Amino acid sequence: MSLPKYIKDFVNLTSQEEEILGALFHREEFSKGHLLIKQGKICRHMFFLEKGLARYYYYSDKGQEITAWFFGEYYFITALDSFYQHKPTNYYCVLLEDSIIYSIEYSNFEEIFNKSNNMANFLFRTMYEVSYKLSESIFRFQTAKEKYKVLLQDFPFIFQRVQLSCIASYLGITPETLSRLRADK
Amino acid sequence: MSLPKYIKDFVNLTSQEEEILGALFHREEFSKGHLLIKQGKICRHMFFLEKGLARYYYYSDKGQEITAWFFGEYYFITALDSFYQHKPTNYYCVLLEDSIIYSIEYSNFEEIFNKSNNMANFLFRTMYEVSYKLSESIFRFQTAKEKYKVLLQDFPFIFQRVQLSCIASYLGITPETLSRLRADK
DNA sequence: CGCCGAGTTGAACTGAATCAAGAAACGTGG
DNA sequence: CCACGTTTCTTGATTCAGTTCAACTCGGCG
Repeated sequence: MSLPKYIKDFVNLTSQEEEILGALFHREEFSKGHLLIKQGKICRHMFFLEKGLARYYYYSDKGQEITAWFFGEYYFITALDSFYQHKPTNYYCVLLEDSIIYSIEYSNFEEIFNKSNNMANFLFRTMYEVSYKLSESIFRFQTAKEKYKVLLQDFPFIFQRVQLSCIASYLGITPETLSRLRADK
Repeated sequence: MSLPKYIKDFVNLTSQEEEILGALFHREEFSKGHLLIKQGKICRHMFFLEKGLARYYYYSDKGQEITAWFFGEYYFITALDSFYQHKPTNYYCVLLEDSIIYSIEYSNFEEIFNKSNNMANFLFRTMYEVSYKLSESIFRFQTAKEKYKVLLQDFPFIFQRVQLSCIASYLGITPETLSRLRADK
């Protein structure tokens, strides 16, 4: 589903608004392995995933790769502090599959906000809700098994499409432990 | 610092916009222990903390009280999914100190979005950034000591103002472990 | 003065990490 | 299409951080 189509499922767009969307978002295909966001660089774009899968991750102080989240279809992706404050980000975002991506530059994104309350409101809700969900996925006080079960229940598609070491780094457990959990059941 | 004053530090407000703010936000004082958000109820307001401290928490499946975050001065607080989708929330939010709170009803909040791009943009940024930070405070792969140190460094005021059992439930460790960490250093 | 909740301390137990080695899956070139 | 090397996943043994449970200390307050 394309971006304008996706948005129209939630709010009515005037033809003028649709035109703005088409003009300011740039649709492109990227192949697996492409980096949307790079540590040390300023993230100047907001992305929307029409098709594909992305992994958002960073390196801990100890040099450990930690997966913050997986982004699937119809997610908006950006390194927000970098995007807004024009400063380098600490995150990476890599495509795990060949993907179709809409991207918009910072200044054009601002323009949408200024030109259409309608779309501003939609974007606000959508992106905030995503980041809210992200923040809820805090697995404090959960055992490895519990975290595993929650992920399996809420996002089963991740197990089909992502390699186990990434899932482990998302759950905050070692690949070995994840392997044992899978065997158990 | 009052809400209009706080906002004016970031964006210029027309006198008309200031009037809207004053008319739609309701300023009130509440005492320690007051519940802003209640599990099972629909959260119909967005709050802004002019002064005070709040704890946002929920109960796990195992009935364990888990602190998701502490909100200090100049934070916007709401149970977002509940606020937007008008469905009951799973969260509680309790005041840990006597507080001064601005609150706004859902429909009035929408009105701000529709009436002022300027404020919409500000609210978008502010609230998104807050929730973004929240989501970053995921302590995966960190030992108890590391988590403790991070909190101590980034939010020292919490240790002055919040009782230890709450801090432990935020860090995802038992009060006993927190006590031992404090003794260690 | 004695109660009560908050915080500390101690000892035993356990879930998950670590380290190490083996099996399976995958891809590339002959 | 098979052979080989590389990567991913599994399995096992050991170790340790943090939980649990229980007892004790401390300070505030009726």
